[in-house]
Formats: sequence, C-alpha cells, structure tokens
Amino acid sequence: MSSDSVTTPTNFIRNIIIRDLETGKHDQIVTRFPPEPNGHLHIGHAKSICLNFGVAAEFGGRTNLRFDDTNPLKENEDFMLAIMEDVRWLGFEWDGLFHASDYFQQLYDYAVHLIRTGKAYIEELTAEEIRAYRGTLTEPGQNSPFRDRPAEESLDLFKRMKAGEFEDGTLALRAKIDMASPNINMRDPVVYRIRNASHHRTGNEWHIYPMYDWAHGISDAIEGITHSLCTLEFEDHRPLYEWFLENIPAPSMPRQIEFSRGNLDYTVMSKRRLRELVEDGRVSGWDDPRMPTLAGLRRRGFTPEAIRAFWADMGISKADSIISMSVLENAVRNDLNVRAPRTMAVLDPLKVVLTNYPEGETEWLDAPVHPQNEEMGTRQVALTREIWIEREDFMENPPGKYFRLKPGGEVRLRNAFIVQCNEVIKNDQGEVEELRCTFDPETRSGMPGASRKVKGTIHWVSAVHGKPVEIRLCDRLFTVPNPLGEKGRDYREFLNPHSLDVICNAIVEPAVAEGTAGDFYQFERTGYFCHDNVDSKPGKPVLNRIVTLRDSWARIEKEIAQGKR
RNA sequence: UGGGGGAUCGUCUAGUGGUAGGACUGCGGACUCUGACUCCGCCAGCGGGGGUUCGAAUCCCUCUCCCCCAGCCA
Repeated sequence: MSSDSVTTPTNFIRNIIIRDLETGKHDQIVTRFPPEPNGHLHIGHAKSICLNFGVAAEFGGRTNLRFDDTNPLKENEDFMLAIMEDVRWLGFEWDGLFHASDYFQQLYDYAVHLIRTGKAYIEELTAEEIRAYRGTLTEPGQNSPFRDRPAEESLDLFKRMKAGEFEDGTLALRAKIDMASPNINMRDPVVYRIRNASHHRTGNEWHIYPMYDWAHGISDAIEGITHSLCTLEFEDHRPLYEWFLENIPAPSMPRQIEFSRGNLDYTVMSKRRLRELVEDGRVSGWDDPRMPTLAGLRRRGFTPEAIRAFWADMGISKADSIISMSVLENAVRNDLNVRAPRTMAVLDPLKVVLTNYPEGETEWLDAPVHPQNEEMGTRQVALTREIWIEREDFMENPPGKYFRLKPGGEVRLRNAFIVQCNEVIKNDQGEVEELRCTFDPETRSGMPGASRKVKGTIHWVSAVHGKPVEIRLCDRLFTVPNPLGEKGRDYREFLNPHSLDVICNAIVEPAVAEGTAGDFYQFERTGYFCHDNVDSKPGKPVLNRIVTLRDSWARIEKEIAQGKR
C-alpha cells in the first residue's frame, strides 16, 4: 500500500519475534548462524546470515556464530576460517563465536542424565540392523533387543565408549522415544556414535561424537538462543528438538522456526554439488567467479551491499522457490550503478585512424567519472590520431535501427567529438581491418558545437595510451534454469561451455590497468568489471565481468536475426 | 493407503473477512554524449470444485499438484 515510504519488509518470522517481544516472552532476542565447517558458504547461506543477523540487529538483540562441528571426518579449520571471512565480508560481526565442540563435555553430561532417567540406551545392533528395525515410511519399527537394558549397564558402556574402548560403529547411544512413531526421527534416534577420529579443535580427547539433533538444540539452549532459525528440511526434527530439551535440565527453551531455502536458477546450490564441481575440476575452485559461493561472488565482483539488498528484497517464506537470476543481477546493477567509476574499455578492438588529426599528438580530455554524480570528479582521457573502437560498433551494411558507425555515417566518440567514417580497409580475407574517419573539431565535448545531435555514441580508447588486459566474461554456469530438475540426466551435462570466455587483448584506459584486486568499474556501454582478486597482478591485469549492462539493442538484434523486424 | 510442510502475475513476495499491492522480467513511450541510468505507461496472479457471508486470497469441506523424511550426515 505505502509506495512512497521505505519500510522494513515484514515476514512471518519477524512477526513472531515482534509478538514475543510485545508479550514479554523475551526481553532480548538472540539468534545464531550455525554453519558446519565442511565447505564454503554460498549465496543461499547469505539468506540465513542476513535473516539471523538482520532480525537480531533490528530489535537490539545478539547473534552468535556457531560452528556445528560434530563430525570430525568432514570438518576442518580451513573451512572454518573461510566461513568467518565470508560472514565478515558480507558485513556482519558476531557477538559470540562458539563451536558445538565447546559443549562436548556438557553434551556428554546431559547424555548421562538421559541414560540415568531411563530415556536412552546403548545399542549393540549394527547400522544395518538398526535400519531394518526402524521400519519404513508406512510400517512402524520394532524395539531393539537392547532397548530395555538396565541404565547402569548403558552408563557403563557409554563411559567405556568415551574412553575409546570400542571400534567405530560397534555401539551407539540411542534415545528411547517411540519406535512406532509416524515421524521417523522419533524412532529412537542415535544420539552418540563412536568415531575414533581426531577433531580439528578437540584433538584426540573424544572417541564419541554427538549427532546433530542432540548437539544443535542443546547448544542453542546453552547460548540462550531465543529463535533458532533453520531451513524447511528440519521441520520434521522439531519434535525431536523439543523432546531432547524437555528431557534434560535445559538452561533455556529456544524455539525452532523453519523457512525455505533460497535457490537461484541457472546454478546449483548445495555444498555437495559445489564440492563435486570443484573436485572434478569443472571450475577452478570454490572461489571460481562463476560459483554461487560467497568467495566466488566476491571474486567475481559482487558487492556485499548488493547481496544484502537482494535478500532483503526477496523476503522470507515457507514456499519452495527458485529465484530468477535477473533479480540478483538487478540488485548488483542497482548498487554498482551508483558507485562504480565510469571508464571506457574496448573488448574486441577495431582500429580507427582519424585522418584529419595531427600525427604524434596527444590531447587530454576531461571526462566525468560518473555522469550523475559530479562529486566523483573527472578523469583525463588521452586522444590520439589512432584509436580503438568496439568491432561491433561498426557495420558495413547495418539494419535500419543501427545507431552506430557505418560507411559514410556519423557517430559521437564518447567524451570527444563527432566522427564520420570515410573509408573501410579490409584484409585479404575481406575482413574489416581498419576504418578511416574524419573528426569535426566544432563538436568537441564542452564546446558550443557539441550540441549537434547524432544518433549514436560509442566508446573508444587511444591506441597509443590504452593498455591491454585480460578479461573474463562470466556468464551463467548452466544452460538450463534447473540443472537438477532434468529427469534422468546428470546436472553436469548442462554446464555452460561459455560460462567463462576469456579475452586476452582488451584495451582499457591506463588507470584501469593500474587497478588492484577488488577495484570495480563500469565499462561504459558494456558492463561492470572487477579486478580478479587472485590472478590480477601488477603488470598483468585480469578483470572479471560482474554483469552486463541491460542491453535493449541486443533484443532488437535478436529479433532482426529471427526475422521479426 | 505413514508423517511433516507448501501452493497469490513468467519469478520472488505482501495481504489474516471489506477495491489483490510491490520488486524483477516482458512490452510501449519520454529523456539521453552510455541503446545504460532515470521517468511515465501497459501486460500479467489468488491450484480446482463446493459451502458460510451483504462481502472470501483470507473461514469451512473436498480434490489436485509440489517439496521433505527410512545416515552411526548436517
């Protein structure tokens, strides 16, 4: 309704929190972001980060970063460090930094409590047997023969498990709940398993490690988390989350609330698939600029501001969704349009000689850094007799709507003057090799004659001052919107062969070649580009295309090609 | 033929009994020394069927479709 007022978009979780504050259920809200350090964060995680940190900040609460490091086989320090870097880069700072492994002793003590109260037992069935006893989706499970063993016996076994007396997989601690429950999670879930493995934080201290369901809820309770926000697949686990906390002397009672993941089209968004792409060498790493990982997006040149704005726009709900990539692209264009310095760069150079311009002369022209923001100042652009223009800005036999250079035609050189094409020089293969043009000195930018109108304006770079750079044209990783949704086909079949096209000899204004990692620009009429934070080196600049500019000519051109115009 | 969730323009999302709104996309136009930006306009939706009501996206019944769960993963 309110179109002219900027309000924080609401969602069902925010509404719950507002109510909890109003009713006095909580004085302060506490959330947490709980990644498992077994891979890199992706833009879907950013949704959760923005939600958890955002909603706590809005209501003066706190947010912890807690690593869910209960599986030493898959987790490590490197992932942990990378995750912290990603969260900070996104623009958030945690109040407390914790690890589930910080609570291993308490988790153990609570398990002892559960055994003592007759609500857990040591299982001797093998994993396969447990599966067989569990029943199916439509048939109830059967009680384990070890289910009713004396608590003392279980306690003794549990202590010996902890002491490292048993091999992996031989015993397990199970909660005694209900083998006939229609919710399979309640059919005596495993609470602890034996893993004689070294943990990246606790070393060889433990031989048993808690399962997610046990560790997560209790960790939340220990930290006084008020709202434990997670994704939809944990909805079935909520009864278990609550059962555990109700059956131990829990220090607090957090509430788990589920929301839907945020998927994007033309990519994949699970750590498992992303890991496969990395390990199969389909991409150069977790930070490949085509990856939807935060490391990849950062390297590509996406800004944290754009990603935050994107998720703020998207909102939170419980409906499964695959968001159109165009929405993300819009968010980054909106952000970069305001902030990116403008510059001219020629991606596919075609030489132009200005025949009436003196040889050997260089003239420095003033050009605005940003046409809508004078405060960003001006830059000097070198003009010489020989310049490069974009090959696609010249056509020998153009269609009617073509506003760029053509034989005998006129066009404005951005920030300079109007030129006319007099001669087209071709090589033996008949390819256009060079254009001979004359310029009209009266039409120089800033002079009275500059008001003369021509249809088109094109960008250019001095052939003597321009610097060569490598440019990586990043595009969508897959050729279909939902690579995982193509029945009977492997998603890798749909990898886009042109997701990363490399241009070795693009020409840029000298200042761009001097840029350093992370510097971004708008190449006028082309798109937004950013110095690659890994491969761009002094003397050997490499820039990634973050996103193209919107291009209405491309649509017209396509329609012409299809004979619609 | 178990349990848990979800269906609102092409996409995402508001709306919780009183004219279905926004963003993105698309289309048309204005402006333009970026075919960008900006501005204006347009197209487009309550999964189906019943019921309650003066009035239903919203309440009730029913049907359909989609997602998740049978790890000693998270």
